[in-house]
Formats: sequence, structure tokens, C-alpha cells
Amino acid sequence: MNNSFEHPKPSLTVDCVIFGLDESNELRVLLIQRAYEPFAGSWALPGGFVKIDEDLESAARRELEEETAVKDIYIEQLYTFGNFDRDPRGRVVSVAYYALINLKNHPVKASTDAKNAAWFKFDEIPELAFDHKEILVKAIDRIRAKVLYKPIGFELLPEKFTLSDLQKLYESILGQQLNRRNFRSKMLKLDLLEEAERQTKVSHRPAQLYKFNKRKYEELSRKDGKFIFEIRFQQRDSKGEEDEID
Amino acid sequence: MNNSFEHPKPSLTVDCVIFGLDESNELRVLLIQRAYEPFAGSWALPGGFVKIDEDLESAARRELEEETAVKDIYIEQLYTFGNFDRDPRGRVVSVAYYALINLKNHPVKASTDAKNAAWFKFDEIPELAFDHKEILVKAIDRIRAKVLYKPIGFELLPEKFTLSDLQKLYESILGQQLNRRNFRSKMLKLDLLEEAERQTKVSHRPAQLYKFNKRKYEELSRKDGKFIFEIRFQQRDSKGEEDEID
DNA sequence: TCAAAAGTGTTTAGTTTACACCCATGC
DNA sequence: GCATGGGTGTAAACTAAACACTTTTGA
Repeated sequence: MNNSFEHPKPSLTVDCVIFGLDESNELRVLLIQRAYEPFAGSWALPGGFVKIDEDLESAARRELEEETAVKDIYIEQLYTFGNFDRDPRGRVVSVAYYALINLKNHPVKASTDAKNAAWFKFDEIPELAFDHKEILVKAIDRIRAKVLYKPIGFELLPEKFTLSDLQKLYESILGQQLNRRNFRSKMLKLDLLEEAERQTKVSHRPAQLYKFNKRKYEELSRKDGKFIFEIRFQQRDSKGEEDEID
Repeated sequence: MNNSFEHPKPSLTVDCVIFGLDESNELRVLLIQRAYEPFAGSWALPGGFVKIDEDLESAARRELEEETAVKDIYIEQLYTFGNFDRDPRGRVVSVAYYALINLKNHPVKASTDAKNAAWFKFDEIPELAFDHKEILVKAIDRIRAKVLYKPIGFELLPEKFTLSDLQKLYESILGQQLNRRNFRSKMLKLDLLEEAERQTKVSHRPAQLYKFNKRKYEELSRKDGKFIFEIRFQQRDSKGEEDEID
């Protein structure tokens, strides 16, 4: 392959918005602290330049692993940011990816190119380098919309989880309290959760653990034209808040 | 701005998937016939190289106008295609855009870089250059999904249209027959259509013409948390087809 | 008077919402 | 024995689906 076009070209980068859940089932995002200029010391999304012989998604994975040690995850393309003034170094177009990961399976440590890597709560996000705030906002919008009609939330949880874990996850992504009984019945009616064992060693009634049956979900999506995964609640003319007080 | 990064860079292009409706309310896509190598003579999506000081969306608009004379339309980013072997000339990453346009307001003519430009029905799409077939498929998937929860269909219609026009549009995008009475009542219940005059000079009962009230849609989307635009039909255990025979 | 498309209402089934109390465990 | 979160059922309101005949016009 020759690659000798005449005209000047933009540089091409990838950036990754990685979401994870913390111990209390709150959504967090993975940021790195930049080691080099521009924006040295600032927090930013992990990412970097695409190599000439590398697919975009591979580049995203590589940069993510290089900077945070997170690897072997499922990522999805978010959007491409290409305003001509978005990078002080010159014309840089960035293809953004996002992923939802299970925080426990993917320990984070800062490595090459990054001074530091850490998980941030949404309400504690610092100023970010470049237009990374805009990218992050777009990613949040995307998962908020997507979680309603695709079972992406399960990517964030360990293999076995309780319905309360799942509900807190939805509440955290949607930024909205959900009614417990309705959440449970809607989720169970989808018939995509398999019972595992019960919890042990909790100082309250032990909860049922479930596993998400991904295979079944995929079969239904393929075969059954009528099957729709949908988790959406509307709240009738919201006068009273929350779940009732017993 | 300096733009002197050392490493070799991919080239960056934009491609446009433009949808329009023909006289019989069938969906079509705008293709050009390439004037130059590679793939000279092949049909392809309109598009071309991004200039160094040009935003991505501007590039998409410029290329579209250069090749097809279509201009002043609302376009939206679709996806970025960057497999390293997608272009025989070397490494080329392409940011794809899509748009839905009203065919009558935007006459098409081939110009610079294109031998020819024409609207194709979905079942008559020829072999396309590069990975443009894949881009097109992704665009169709996108509008099929989006038309269910955003009123994008109206972009395809003239200002005033009948409910039958609108229904045919939905049927054409979704590839599915819809029940006329249910379609009408669902659409009217949204309360986003304004009555205009009636049809004249048709050799059957003249239909009511409507205009889409975009302002009202936007207000409701902003203010009313409960408001959801949704046009989706499920068909109960599909035994009988079509509308009943009178 | 015919052809062609517009227009309309109701019943039924299914889904969504709202809501309050008892249960099981560890400490 | 108490604190903590787990677990459950139902009635009422609403929404979606199915379905057949009459109307209006031009030719």
C-alpha cells in the first residue's frame, strides 16, 4: 500500500470513555493524568495517536492498556470529534470509544504516558484537557439512552448480582429513583435472569443472586420479532416521591 | 497552529448517505458514479478528502454539494470507518454522515469529480466502491431505529403532506405494512401535526393535509419529562396480514 | 356509477402504575 | 430483639391492537 497523498492531513487519535461501578454501585469514569504537554498534569480521557497500520478499535484498546492497564474489554465507537481547533498542537481528529466494565475484573494502574489513573464520580469530575468534557457528556448521554433498550448494564456487574445491585446501577445511570417492586417485576418478566445461589453472610435477609443469560437474550433478539428489551418507567404525574414509607 | 507531527498519518475522508423519497413515497439513496480511479465508473457514496482547516461536517457538506449539487441540508454523523485495508490507495479513515432530504427541494446533478448522480431504490443498489455498502447498511439500520423515537421522517416530506404519505414513508423505512387506523390515531394523538388545507384535484375523496409542528415537538421534548415520541407497532402473534379486506 | 383513497369508533387484551406489609439474617 | 435490606400481590388506569363500513371526489 502506498500512502503518499500530497495534501496535508489531520492527525488521528482515539479516546476512551470507560465506565465502571464502584463498591456502592455508583457509576464512575476512568481518567488519566497527563504526563506530557499539552495539558501536562491535567486529567483527560485515556487515548492517543492511531498508528498508520492499526485499526481504530485496536488503537483504542492499545492506548487504554498502555495508559491504564485495562485490557480485554468490549468497546464501542461513540462519535468522532473533529472541530479544527480542538487541539492546540494542530489539526487533530479523534475517534471516541466507550465501554462499560466490571471494575473488579480490571484493576487500574497508571503506566506509559500517564502520571496517574483513577476512577471519578460524575459529580467530582475535574476540568479536563482538550474537548474531553464534551466527549464525556456525549458518552453519558449515549449510555443513558442505550441502557433503556439494550442490556448493557450487566457489563458493569460481576457475574452474579442481586436485583438491588441491578436497580442501583440503573438508578445511577439514569439519575432517577425507581420503584422497587415495579423494577423487580419488569426485570424478572423479561425472563433473562437465571437464579444462582443465595447471598450468605449478610446481616439481613440474604438476597437471591442472579446471572444474566446473554445467550438467551441474543436468541430472542434474533428470532422473536416481538421481543423487546425495554426498561423504562414513566412516573404518573409525579406528586409523591420515592417508594412509600412503611 | 503547527501541524508537524512526525509519524505517518492516515488520510481522512467524509462520505454521505443521503436518503430521499421518490414520487411513490419509497425510500431512495443518492449515489454518484466515480469519475476517477480507484473504482472509476463504479457507483459510490458522495464524499472526499477533508481539508486541513475544515471541520468534518463542513467537509461532508462541501463534498456533497461538489458532487451532487445538494446543499443546505441537515446532516448527522453516522459512524467512522477505519479498517486499515478499506481503501486500495492506502490508509484512509472515513467519517460517514447521513441525511434525510426532501427530494423536490434538492434537485440533483452530477458535477466535479462525479460522472453521474442518481437516486437508487434499495432493491436496485449496484455494487459499490470501497466499503460503501457497509456504510449504507449501517445508515439504513440507524434510520430504521431512529425513526421509531425521533420525528426524522418529516424531513423527507414536503411541508404539507397527508397521513397516507406519512404512513407510506414509515412503511418504506421500516419495511413493514402498518395498520391504517392505528397509525392514524397514534400519530394524531401525539398532537404534533397541524391541519393545513385539503387536497384538491384528486379523483377520490380529498385528504386533509398536515404540517409537522417542529417547534411544539422541541418544546415538549425539553419541558415535559413524560413526553415520548414513539411510533412503534407490534402486531399481535401475526396470523393474518395486512389491513382487513372490506 | 364506478374506482380510488379518506375517514372514522369501539371492544378487548395486555401492560403499567401505585401502593404496605411480612421475612430472614447477623450482630 | 433490633436493624437492615429482601421479598411479595393486586386493583385501577391506561394503552395498544384488532377490526368493517361509509364518505367524497374526479373521471
